[in-house]
Amino acid sequence: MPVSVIDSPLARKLAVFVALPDADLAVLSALFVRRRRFPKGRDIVFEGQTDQSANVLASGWVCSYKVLNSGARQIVDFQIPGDFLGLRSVLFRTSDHNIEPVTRIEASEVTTSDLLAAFDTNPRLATAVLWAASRDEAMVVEHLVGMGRRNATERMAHFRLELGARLRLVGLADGGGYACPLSQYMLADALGPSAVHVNRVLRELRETGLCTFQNRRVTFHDHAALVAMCGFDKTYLDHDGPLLA
Amino acid sequence: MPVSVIDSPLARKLAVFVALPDADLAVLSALFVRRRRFPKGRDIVFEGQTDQSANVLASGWVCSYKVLNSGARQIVDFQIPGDFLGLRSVLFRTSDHNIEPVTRIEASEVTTSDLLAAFDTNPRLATAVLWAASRDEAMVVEHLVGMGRRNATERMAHFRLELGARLRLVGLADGGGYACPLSQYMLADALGPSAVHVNRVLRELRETGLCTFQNRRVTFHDHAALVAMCGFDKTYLDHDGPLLA
DNA sequence: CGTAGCTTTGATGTAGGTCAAGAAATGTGG
DNA sequence: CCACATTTCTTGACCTACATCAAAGCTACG
Repeated sequence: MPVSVIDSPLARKLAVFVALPDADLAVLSALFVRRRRFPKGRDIVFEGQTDQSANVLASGWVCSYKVLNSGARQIVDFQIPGDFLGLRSVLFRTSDHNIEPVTRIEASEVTTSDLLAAFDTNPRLATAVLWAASRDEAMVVEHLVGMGRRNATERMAHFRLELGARLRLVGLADGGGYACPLSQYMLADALGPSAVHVNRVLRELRETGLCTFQNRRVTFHDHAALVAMCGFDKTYLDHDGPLLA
Repeated sequence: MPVSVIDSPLARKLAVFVALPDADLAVLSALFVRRRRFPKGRDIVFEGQTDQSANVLASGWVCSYKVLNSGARQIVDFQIPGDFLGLRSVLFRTSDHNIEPVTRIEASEVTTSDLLAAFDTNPRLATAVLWAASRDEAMVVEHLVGMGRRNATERMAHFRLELGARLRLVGLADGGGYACPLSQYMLADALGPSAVHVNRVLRELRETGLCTFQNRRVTFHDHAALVAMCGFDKTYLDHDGPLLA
């Protein structure tokens, strides 16, 4: 088996939750055959669209968002390598959100029927994917809690820590920081405040020496203080090791 | 087959999405044997708890919430008859939220293994339950969007319309309104504003003749105007008829 | 029939929004 | 590799939606 399969971002992420034997990993890699590239900025899924195959992101970042009739947009979540795109919408007739590549991306497609067939033969894979879906939902819940009960600074801190933890799982960050392609406008659309206020929040975090964002790179200068300030608890992201041995 | 089975809130709700033959309905009713009552106000699930069987609510209302270390609490969603409790947490080692009965409730338990076994024999049931889970997530997403991009009045309007639509699906509301056991404190914990501000929002809705909340009953006086005011689109709740024939 | 939890209202404070405008970075074609 | 266009960042001045504090009237139920 090629190293690249075992070492794909998806496999890495799932392995944290379910110990997957090589046979399962082989099935997993065979699932995602058709790999496509998409340019930055042009939506690849629209709200109301009705195709619905699932995709896994291989490289780059995307965001999932909704637009109100007022024109305001809310980014629900960002997806990074190893994340599913539109997994939740698979059972729906239509997608309930838009998906926009934040950077140039590569994504691998899998049809719903292939996925369900793989679940039949490799039940452990089904468990792993369902776990991934539950984790996605847990992230949305945590985001909702932040919108309701944290101020803009705490939300920013929490957001950066969460992304850092997620990127580490797929090998795209170390403890010190990570490359982050998001503009302040995108942060604003995701976290609620205006872009102007995002800027003020970033300055505050910089001036208090907690973390900086320069040259498209997030750097943690006092990780522990940041965690304490926003009450970040990463349990919902990795559950501290494989649940199924 | 007893009428009560086909007419249970869960069966009613699922039927909107997937046409379930009597055989599936029979399996469904056989799943939920152990029915228990719980008093209002005392939590039945705690964040961090590790049992995780799934439950379906038979009567009454509950809320799912998280508490920050600051002490603030955010209600993520309310569950009404026919809704699953903690379905998402089934795959997790621990529950990531608390569940509190808003009224006295009755709930039926199903073990994870029984549920998965039923899916093997009745795949259509699995589809229906996965749909229910996706719908739950879509509601959380819509809640998140509202927190980020709607003001307090629009959120209240949207919340009431959503609950009205959900209650209609299980036969607990007509077009004119519904019985609602929530205090203004609970509305505040769910929608974000302070309880004092919730009161002012309610007054505004009353004085503009859109809808009222008296004697624990929500009444719509101008449903169309309310829908227009908050941009409510119920697609994510019922998808206008069964997806699978 | 008291008391604890709800609801309602006024007065005042603040986080974050909006508007405006210049500086820096980034991308693009020649 | 430069000139120009476009996006992104930064900061100041001012404003609004909502928070907080305080207090009085409900209402429900043990």
